[in-house]
Amino acid sequence: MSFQLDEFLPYRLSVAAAQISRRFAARYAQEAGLTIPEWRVLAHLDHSGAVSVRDIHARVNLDKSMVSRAATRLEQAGLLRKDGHQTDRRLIVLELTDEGRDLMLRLGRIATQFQDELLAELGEDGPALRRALAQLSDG
Amino acid sequence: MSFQLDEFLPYRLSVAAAQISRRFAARYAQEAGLTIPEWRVLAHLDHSGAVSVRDIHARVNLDKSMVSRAATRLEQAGLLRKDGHQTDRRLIVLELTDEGRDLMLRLGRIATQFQDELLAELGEDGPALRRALAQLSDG
DNA sequence: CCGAGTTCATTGCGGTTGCAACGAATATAT
DNA sequence: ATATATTCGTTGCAACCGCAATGAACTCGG
Repeated sequence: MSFQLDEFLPYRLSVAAAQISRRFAARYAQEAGLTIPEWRVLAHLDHSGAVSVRDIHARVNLDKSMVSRAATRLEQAGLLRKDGHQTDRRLIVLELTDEGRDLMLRLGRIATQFQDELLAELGEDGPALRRALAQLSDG
Repeated sequence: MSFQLDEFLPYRLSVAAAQISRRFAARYAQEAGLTIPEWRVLAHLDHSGAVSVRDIHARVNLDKSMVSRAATRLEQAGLLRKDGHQTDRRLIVLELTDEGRDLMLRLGRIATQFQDELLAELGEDGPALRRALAQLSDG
């Protein structure tokens, strides 16, 4: 018998991820026209406080260049500030503005509600999905 | 408390999918330098026989333009043939060459082995992951 | 028939992405 | 001390992607 793409885990994973990203993007499009990298930078900053580009790059699975460009766009939109680091002048410290925090408050609610809906759809497979994704990401 | 990107399902899903795609691409890179669209087209043709661009587009979650371009590249590489449909001359029938089938035989083995390794890593969460991905893709 | 509407594959285009190169700043080794 | 190596953020570039427009082929209603 020949190979079945339909049953292939990497393929299923990729399709599901694309589908969910689309559904979620449609949700927050009403509140703000953010790209996925912008959303990730914003969300990470909201919960991490002031950190450098490199820190986000490492933690959020985004290329340095994407963090840099997303930060520039978010700065122009008035959602974050860029400051020089006190002692290490190579670093740039990113921090949300009040406006950025306000937006994340609204987006956070939308995200949480969306996730609740997903978990409801998944039923009892939800926890196993979480464990599996963690395992696959580390592998 | 503020929003936690780390725990957010769409984010975890996207990170896991990217990670697994990278791991898998590294595996088959030795056999062939294929892009992901090329791999999907090849794999689908292997198991479906001769079908049209539109058919692949519908079943494999790829934009028509990507199927078209991938098919052109695979044709130049001698892995598939493009023929006109007998009665409907709008359709283009794609079909693997012998060389293409040979390659898929090797790639199919690599893919199957890779998936077996993943399932071993996942342990008893594997079936739940499958169910969850199916649910999320349809949702 | 035949003309409006639909389906099919390709192509053009703008935006996005990842990689590599760069310059500036800092760390390290001798 | 100072030359070398490393780290950091930005930028240039080429490949890639998704969407819309195109043109060719088919369908269907009258």
